[in-house]
Amino acid sequence: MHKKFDAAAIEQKWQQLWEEQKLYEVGQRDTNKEKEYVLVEWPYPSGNLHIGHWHAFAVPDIYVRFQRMQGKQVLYPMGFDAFGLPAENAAIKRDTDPRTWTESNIAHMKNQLKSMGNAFSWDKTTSSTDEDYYKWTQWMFTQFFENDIAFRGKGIVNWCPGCNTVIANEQVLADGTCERSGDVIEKKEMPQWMLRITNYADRLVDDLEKVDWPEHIKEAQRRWIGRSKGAEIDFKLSTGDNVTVFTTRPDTLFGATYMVLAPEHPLLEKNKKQIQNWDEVVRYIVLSTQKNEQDRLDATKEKTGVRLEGITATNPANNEEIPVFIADYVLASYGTGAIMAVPAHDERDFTFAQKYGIAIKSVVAPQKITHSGALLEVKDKPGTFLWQLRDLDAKTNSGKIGLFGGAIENDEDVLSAVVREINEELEIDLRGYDAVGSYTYPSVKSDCYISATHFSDIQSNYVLHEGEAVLELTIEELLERDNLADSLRVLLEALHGKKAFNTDLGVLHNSEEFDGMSSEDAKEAIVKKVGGRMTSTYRLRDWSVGRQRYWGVPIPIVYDPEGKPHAVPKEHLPWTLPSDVDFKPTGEAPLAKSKELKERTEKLFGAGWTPEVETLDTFVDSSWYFLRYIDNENTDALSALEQQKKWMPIDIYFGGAEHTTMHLLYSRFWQKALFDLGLVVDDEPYAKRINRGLILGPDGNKMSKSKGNVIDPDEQVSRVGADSVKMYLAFMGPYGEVANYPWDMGGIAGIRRFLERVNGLHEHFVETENSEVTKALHKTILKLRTDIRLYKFNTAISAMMQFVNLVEKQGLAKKSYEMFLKSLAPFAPHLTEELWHEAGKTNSVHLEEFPVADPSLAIDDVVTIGVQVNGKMRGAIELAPDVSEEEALLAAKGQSSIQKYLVDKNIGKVIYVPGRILNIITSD
RNA sequence: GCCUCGGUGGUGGAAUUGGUAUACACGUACGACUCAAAAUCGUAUGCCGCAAGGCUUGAGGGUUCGACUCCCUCCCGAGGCACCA
Repeated sequence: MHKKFDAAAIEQKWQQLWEEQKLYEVGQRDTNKEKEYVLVEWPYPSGNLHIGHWHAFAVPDIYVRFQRMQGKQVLYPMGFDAFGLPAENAAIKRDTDPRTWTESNIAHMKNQLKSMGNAFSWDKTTSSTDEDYYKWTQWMFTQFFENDIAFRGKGIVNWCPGCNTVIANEQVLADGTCERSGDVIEKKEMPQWMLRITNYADRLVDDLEKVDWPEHIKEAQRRWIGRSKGAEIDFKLSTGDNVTVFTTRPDTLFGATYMVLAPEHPLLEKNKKQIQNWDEVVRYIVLSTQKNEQDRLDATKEKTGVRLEGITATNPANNEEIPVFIADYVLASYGTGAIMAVPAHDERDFTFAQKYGIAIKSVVAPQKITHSGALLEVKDKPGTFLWQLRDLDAKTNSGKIGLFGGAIENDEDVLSAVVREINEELEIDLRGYDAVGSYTYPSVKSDCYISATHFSDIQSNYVLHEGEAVLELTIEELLERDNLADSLRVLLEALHGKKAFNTDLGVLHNSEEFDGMSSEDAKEAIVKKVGGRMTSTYRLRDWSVGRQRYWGVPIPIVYDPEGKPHAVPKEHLPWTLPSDVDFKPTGEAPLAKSKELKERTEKLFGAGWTPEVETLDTFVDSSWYFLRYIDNENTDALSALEQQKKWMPIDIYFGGAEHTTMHLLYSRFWQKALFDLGLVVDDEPYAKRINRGLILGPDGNKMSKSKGNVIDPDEQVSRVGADSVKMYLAFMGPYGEVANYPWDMGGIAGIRRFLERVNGLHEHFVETENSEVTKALHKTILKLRTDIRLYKFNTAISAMMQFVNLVEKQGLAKKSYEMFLKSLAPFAPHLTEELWHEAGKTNSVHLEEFPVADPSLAIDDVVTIGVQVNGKMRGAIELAPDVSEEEALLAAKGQSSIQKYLVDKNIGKVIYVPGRILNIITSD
């Protein structure tokens, strides 16, 4: 038995040598090589590496090393996103300053990162807190300011009482709490530095087409931006004012029977003399602004509102006079803060109209009702049935479910004709089937369609045919039955006025000259008639970037004595963060207390000038770090265009799912803004993105100190070594899926065991190896090459395990051993380097070319294929992959296990897929 | 409610993209070595059955010679959005 390898000794030795040899420094771009820019999210220097960092950095390193061994020049940089609240809070707790705390953390974490043994491009590192980094953050901000991308806005902002600062919309979680501190966010009105991300909304949506990202990330960004295409339409008030509304359904304009303004709408104050119930209106406005802070998120609350007495609006489509309300279900911050309400075709408008007795006027008839259902007879109208049909493709017997059968009003002849027709088509008797509930008609072969519009006057009891039983039920009783198909329930509710609105597109009626037109066509036609404008509106809000905290990039703005903001000119950048500040959070910006900052401002700009005292959101810092990496020593530009041309775009960006609608959206916006200013070469930074999942504790829960299930990577490394930790994380599952994997102590032991066996492979050397071994090696190499490119490191590792299992039994030649070491090198860089040298090599294994498989050696000369009889697996035969059908059939017949299924049978048809399957179909 | 993914042994997960389902690893059981334990090695391990054989990829149906894979309906889970007009 060979000696166990000493992971700690090997790893330390090689890490040191690699660093001395500058093995992983990239230096200047070498255009003889293809480039590969691999990006991972730079960490916040919180003090200690956790297992998530390993998952984030060590696993992609496999891909990085593979690409290097393919001869590519790979940039794999690492840096620190070091501004932010935790440093400030820690500094307060320890009575030190954030810079000291941050820098000592960076020093410590750099060592921990180096213990991973990754091929990081340390010569390209940067940190957001370096002055030569944030100088450029500030300069870009001044460029944005001068080009009206950054502006001093005002409005309602999110105030986090825990962080004592304003935060952006993206940083507020769905439950209304802060993503960082967990505190409940308060709404405050205060002036804010904003970035006009909303100007880029269309491009942020449309350019998603250009990038190779998983659909779920794209979709999350689209939904976050929330583009709605619709129209703006002007309504005239009786006071003479115009109110513009936004609607996505201009086709329903003839059904707009009232109008609603948001309680914050500016026209209210302007028209208060004409509003006869002004006191009541004011009370409602006050109430709703208070309510907004707590109940805005509650979608289920009852709708409230107040009618504006004395004011009416005119529906521009038919010139009808309609009432005007204020209601807090209309948000001031979305669209135009005013809506046309169409109760017949919108759920919210419908419930509001019912409550306040407003007319409900249908203008769009549904074309089809897409529900599954049942057979029901209408009591007062014998022979009148509701039934369900499926709209199926006659050929494939699959397709859309749809088309509701209609009631035939008391006309025996028509009814029986239709039923007959249907029965013939369906080849079943509809009446024979148990009634309410869904039923799949197996032999449907045609598409049937009967309009459902006859239903409007059904107000009756129903006769339910349930097997043999015939029951008479009221609508209420029917709706209570739990075997009623959901879709039929919806229809019945609509028929009985329980829910008499319909939001589907359809065909117009009650709409004068547009009657009979489809919703799609009517949208533009009606907008044109009333002089409206087709437009889009967005959910996305401008990005608020000012923070009332200390440890961040000072906003490089100074105010003249009139209070007008000016950008700090380039020659005064970096506009340094003053140190003479008590930064304990009070809600007031700490920089306001800096004497030095104040004096600096007056000295440079003149008496009466004052500095901006807010700092930038740290998401600003991380919006461009990948540009700095590639040109990290440039003193003339944030990142030279010629360097960008050599390295951008980022070929693959590995990161966490939590950044989907924050960092990933912000940095795309930032890139586009820079692109418009000619500062970058492309307007999308990330060609490809992979979100990874989470590593859970051994108990399957999210790791947390309170649960006591935290895995400390340093501890694991000292137990089994860095190679084992890295490989285990890669082995848990495919990397490119947002799946969460529990840490398994047994699992990591299995990986270490595998490496131990690799370490002992020299005991299995043979002069001439079995051809099966050679073949297995080449097949393994082929699989590694495809799997690594698809980030399927788990199956790549399993292929190598299978190879080791085989050669332990059969032995391998030294040449194959060396090829295998090279194949394993990206996964276990330390051990393979050690074994490589033990095998007598003097260069680094990591400078070797990744093995290339010889396809002719990877082909099997004998394969085992399955043999089926009538589609059932009955045995297997071994034969050459290219034998003829006749030979294969002969071999199959020769096997007794298969023979017995063929006794007394004629062979009708044989399906033979060489190398795959033989299927024998008997003809009797 | 809407959108996007998923659902395969006791567990993490494989499956050449329609062709022998459960690779690899963990776990478990038994055995070997050991005074003993750990470690290591060997054998077995989807389920039912003594066996022959039968069943099995969330449930049901369809297409196909053949379905984890494609189509339809339903159920369950994760993530995102949600009074967004």
